[in-house]
Amino acid sequence: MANESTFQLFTRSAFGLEPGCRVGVQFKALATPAALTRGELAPLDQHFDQLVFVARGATKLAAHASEDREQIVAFHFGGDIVSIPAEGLYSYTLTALVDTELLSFPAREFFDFAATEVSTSRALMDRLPRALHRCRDKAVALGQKSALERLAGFLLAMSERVGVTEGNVVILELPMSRRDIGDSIGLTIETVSRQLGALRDAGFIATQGRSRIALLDLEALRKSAGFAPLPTDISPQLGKFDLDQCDAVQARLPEPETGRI
Amino acid sequence: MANESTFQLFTRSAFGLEPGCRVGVQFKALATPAALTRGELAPLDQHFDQLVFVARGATKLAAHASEDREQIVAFHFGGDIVSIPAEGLYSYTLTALVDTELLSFPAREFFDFAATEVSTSRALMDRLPRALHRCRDKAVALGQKSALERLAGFLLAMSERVGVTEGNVVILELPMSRRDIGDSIGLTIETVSRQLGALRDAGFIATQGRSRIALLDLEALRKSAGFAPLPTDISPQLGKFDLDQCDAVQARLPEPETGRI
DNA sequence: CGCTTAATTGAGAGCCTTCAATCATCGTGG
DNA sequence: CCACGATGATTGAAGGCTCTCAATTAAGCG
Repeated sequence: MANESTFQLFTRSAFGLEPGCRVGVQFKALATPAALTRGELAPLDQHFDQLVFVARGATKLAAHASEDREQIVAFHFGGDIVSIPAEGLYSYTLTALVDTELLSFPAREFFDFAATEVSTSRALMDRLPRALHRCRDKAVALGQKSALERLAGFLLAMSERVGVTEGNVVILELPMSRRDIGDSIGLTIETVSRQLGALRDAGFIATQGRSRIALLDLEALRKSAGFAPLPTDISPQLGKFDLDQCDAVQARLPEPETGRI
Repeated sequence: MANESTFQLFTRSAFGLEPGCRVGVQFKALATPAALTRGELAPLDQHFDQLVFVARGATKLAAHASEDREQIVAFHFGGDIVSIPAEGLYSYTLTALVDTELLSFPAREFFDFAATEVSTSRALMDRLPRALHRCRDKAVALGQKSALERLAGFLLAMSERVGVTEGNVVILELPMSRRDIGDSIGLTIETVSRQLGALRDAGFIATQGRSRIALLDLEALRKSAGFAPLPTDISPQLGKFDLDQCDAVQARLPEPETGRI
């Protein structure tokens, strides 16, 4: 049964737990599974915070600033845990970019159980700050960077998440539209398109169809993104997945690794 | 001794712990106290994530995007816990806005200990998501809002933090400069000044000297900030302090409460 | 193959920034 | 207590970057 395997993905890949253990059983009682098709909204209760585990697929978390302004706050892929606030200043929606399976939890009860177990607590204390730091990086981009810098940063961040390295280049198969990209980095679709053209004209990327982009020169993209040169000393690389890992503008750019642990 | 009282503030107000308890003792061994004067940088080791408890005073956490671009990611006041990332895409600095006392911890070890105690785990699972959600609200403002909206949102957020209600108006005694405000909401000091003038001309605020601002019409400011009208149903108000509570653009605007628990 | 939707491209407008000068504030020293 | 100087804030004018509006082109699907 799909729900069963989804739940096992959750306990094991997210927390390294056996599904049958105590908190595993407690979590299972809280979990609401959902299978979404491309474009579908996750059913959320706006009255309280929620935690959503994305088992398979890809999603966007969007805040609605007004009728016609939305800010995509993070993209998520399989293995991510999303923290979704209750309706506050803005209302948030989680939308599937492709067919997606997920598990929803009410945050309060989830944390109540999680706090009783050292391993889950510790795992959350890894993921939550990481999500926060990614959100900060995004805020820096939105607050300080030009259109070109944001787009280059976005592409580099995506290369970390969904990039496939083929020889010297990284191939991206983006599940999101230009509008989604624009809503994520605070630009209009036209500006996204123009800056994409600029990067293409510069020879840094190549495009193919609507969703395939090849990154031809990562170092040039790093410069375009306005990132300082790589730090001289080797900072420890934590390869693990994270809450909201994909906060759009974020790229560590180590030697391109295969990825996911 | 100052350090002793600072530490008690930490254990008690942040976590509701007695200083002598097991984790209390463990935390104490990790803690590095510091007393900063206005303008001084907190001594931070950029090689690993840190957690800083602001016991007294006010600080700004800034990311340095380049030589002359910095984004203030959050302001903090007494009782706040700040999560500071190791150097990644950007380097971060924590600066005292006024004379400030704080306690620094290496994040990893702190979390290792915290995870072993249910109450501290649970407290962090309140604070961390809250900080994340505030950062998201900030990202929305930076990505989608106009200068006027951002400034109005900033003032409303500050009213929640340092506002003193006097009859119908809220008085702000801002500890940060115009530059800090601009760096926080992604504008230049000139634009901040101009929009402040616009709000003054509209009669929504009044200014006095460099740092005192009176909010004369909260509802008008809410409109100026581009916030939707208050939600119809009463969502539960959690009055507790939070990690990075002051993520600049954020305002819940309940009945103006005296504040701090 | 044709249609619908998404993406690209162009021209003009608007908002914020940049550059520059003036003014105000506040701390300091007389 | 006041005058002064330094720093911060305000105000003005010009320019640039991104948005808006519009038209065209391309992509993907039936």
